Amino acid sequence: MELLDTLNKEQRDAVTHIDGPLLILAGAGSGKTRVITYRIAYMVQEKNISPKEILAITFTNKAAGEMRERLEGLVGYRSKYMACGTFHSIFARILRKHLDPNFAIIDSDDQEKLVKQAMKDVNAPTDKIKPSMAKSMISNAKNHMVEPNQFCMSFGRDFISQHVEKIYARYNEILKANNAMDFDDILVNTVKLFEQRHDVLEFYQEQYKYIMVDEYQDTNMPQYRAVMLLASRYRNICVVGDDDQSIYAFRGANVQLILDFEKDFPDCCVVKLEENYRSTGNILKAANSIIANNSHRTSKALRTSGGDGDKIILMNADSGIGEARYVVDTINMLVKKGKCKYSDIAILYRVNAMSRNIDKALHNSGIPFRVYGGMRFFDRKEIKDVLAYLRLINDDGDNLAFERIINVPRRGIGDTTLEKIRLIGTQEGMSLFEVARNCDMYPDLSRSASKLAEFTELILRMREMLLSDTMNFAEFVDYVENESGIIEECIEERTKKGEIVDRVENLKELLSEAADFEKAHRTEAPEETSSEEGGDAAADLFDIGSADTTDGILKLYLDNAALYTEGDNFDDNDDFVRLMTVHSAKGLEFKAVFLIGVEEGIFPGYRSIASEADLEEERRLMYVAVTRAKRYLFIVVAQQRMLYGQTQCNKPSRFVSEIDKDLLYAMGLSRAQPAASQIDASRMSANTAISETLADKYKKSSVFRANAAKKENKVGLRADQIKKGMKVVHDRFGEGVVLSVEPTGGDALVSVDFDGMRKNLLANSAGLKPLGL
DNA sequence: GTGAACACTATTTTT
DNA sequence: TAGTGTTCAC
Repeated sequence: MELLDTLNKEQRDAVTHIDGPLLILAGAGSGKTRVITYRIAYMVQEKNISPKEILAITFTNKAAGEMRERLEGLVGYRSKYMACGTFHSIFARILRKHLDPNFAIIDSDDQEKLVKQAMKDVNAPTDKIKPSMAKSMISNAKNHMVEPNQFCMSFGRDFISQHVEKIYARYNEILKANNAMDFDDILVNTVKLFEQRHDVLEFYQEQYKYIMVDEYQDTNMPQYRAVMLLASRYRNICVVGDDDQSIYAFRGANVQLILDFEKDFPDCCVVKLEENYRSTGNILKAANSIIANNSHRTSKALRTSGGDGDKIILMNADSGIGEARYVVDTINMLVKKGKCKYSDIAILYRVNAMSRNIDKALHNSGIPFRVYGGMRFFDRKEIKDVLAYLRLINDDGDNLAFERIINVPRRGIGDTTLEKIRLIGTQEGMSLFEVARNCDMYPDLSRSASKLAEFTELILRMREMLLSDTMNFAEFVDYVENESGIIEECIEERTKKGEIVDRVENLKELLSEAADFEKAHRTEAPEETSSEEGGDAAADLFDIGSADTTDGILKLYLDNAALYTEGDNFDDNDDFVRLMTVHSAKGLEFKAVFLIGVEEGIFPGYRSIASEADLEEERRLMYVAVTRAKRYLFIVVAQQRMLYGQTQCNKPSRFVSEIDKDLLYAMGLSRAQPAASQIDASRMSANTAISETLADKYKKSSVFRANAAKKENKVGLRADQIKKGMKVVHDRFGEGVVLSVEPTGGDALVSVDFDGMRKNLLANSAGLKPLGL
């Protein structure tokens, strides 16, 4: 096979190892994507494996799309038969097929709203617990597959947990009442489905005899369990990842899972891809020396056969303004000398707020640029409002949609009326829309009856228009935008406030999205639906189907809208400089990278310096940042900068001092000693008071105390120290015997018998102590 | 029910 | 700084 000739030995090993478990540790820039796609091509072409038996799982839609595209180039039409998609999209389709075809998927924004609602319902102390905090605790519980009634048992019985337990239970009730799932539910419910329905699990085990998971270091518990279940029959599982690039622990990703893969499959084959084809020697050495400071990782080191290249430039700017000026000047120089195009250049930062100065400076200089990240397209208010209209038109039982738009645009229906409608709805077992539709029947609603009637008639009129099938999908969305008054409101807002973000533009963009979607999924001739029994399962899981009516297109669109978060196109070829956070730069590469704000308190962030684990994640983030650069790397620190409306004065990041001095060329202020704190003492002490305010605040916060308390509690046994049959003591439950230990990546679910009472506990947080101590 | 004035707070965010 | 949430007078 000639494909193999272009690969190095390790890559070839990975590509040709098809049967049995395989772990590919793919360092940054080691040709990972090529290995994955070639491997699939090898399976299909050389091993005659049917593409229908291959399941490839990624984390983003973009990655899935790219994989499919590259595969099409390699194996042609056969790539179409392969199931390739994100965890969420694949699992959602499985759930729709076997559990409920109609559940709604809510995004994290709606999730927070429902948590807020739940907090109200259970009278949670809103001054002590913030909705966002409750939300992340609930999400964390789901990520550990802990049910509401096990919450305190698993995470402790402190004040906050006791309330969150109730909030969690109520939140799940609300979801159920709305037939909705959040992102975590999609994963958890899939695991449950596999565990409870053996026939279903068996079906998919047989269907997908070959499984691949990309970015395995980013998997969380439910994802891991689902994959293990699927792979347990044929054991042809290949996971690809890099523990050094795990930067999503804060979202539930568990590095331990990739570190433990060899324990899960003792007979697995491990291939390390350490040859880097991306960066110069100096950049790689810097990356290696930074990441070497992490203790919790598999040992590997990137190497290159290329030359050292230029030194890394460390610029010490006087201020945030100076930093921006330096970046602008250097970009101009690079482009003028013909070393780079604008599109070769990226400016990376730890926090979005850091883009401000640079944004301004680039704007004034006339350098073309684009800022990525921040508010995503489908998260924008006006877009979500239009989608809510579409949802309500499609299904008037969608209470969440109703609540969102009942007063958008303003039509004089406020909280009081809505509360009354809710009450009647619960009493009569009717949807909010139905109550509004029949508002004449309820004296409580008499005051706003005319307004409610107007609204429900608007929705019904729109539905009639939809069903008449006289408009194509984009036309219909346009009609809804206009008829609802959303466009009008946005135009008014724009003229009134001169808004920076152009909402009207976004609404237009939605129309072109709609048109694209329709083009891809409209069939002219009426056809039988693809979800018929015995349909092609492989195709089912990635092909969202098609329809021949506008109504049908709308349904497909809504089914997928929550999981489809494209809108920002990273891969357009226009010539501009890219600005983004280090997180969003993962997986990308640039000829020249400016890494700005590499200062203590920012990178690593002030909230990360308290714990070793958080600090290691920051360091991995730094590693990711450095390895984005192919040829030129500029690290910029400022002695003083304005952030969050306050002037702060930070020391250069410890990560800078972890780079061998020989690799750096320091310039700007205090060029002699780059990483050390060269700032004169008086100025330092005068300014630290200011710069430490956020950090101080954080140290006083309940979150910090909770974290600290948790660390204190670690006096108990760790997951790996607990064994079946062991006698243990629990603070509340007393003495018990360990019945079983189920490892769950870094932690373990331990079942303990406390004198006849059986409890499931999370090992690391339960604080179990060996008996006799 | 609305909107203006005020208070608060601020990593990262694949789905 | 800036964006969002809350409060209160109309």
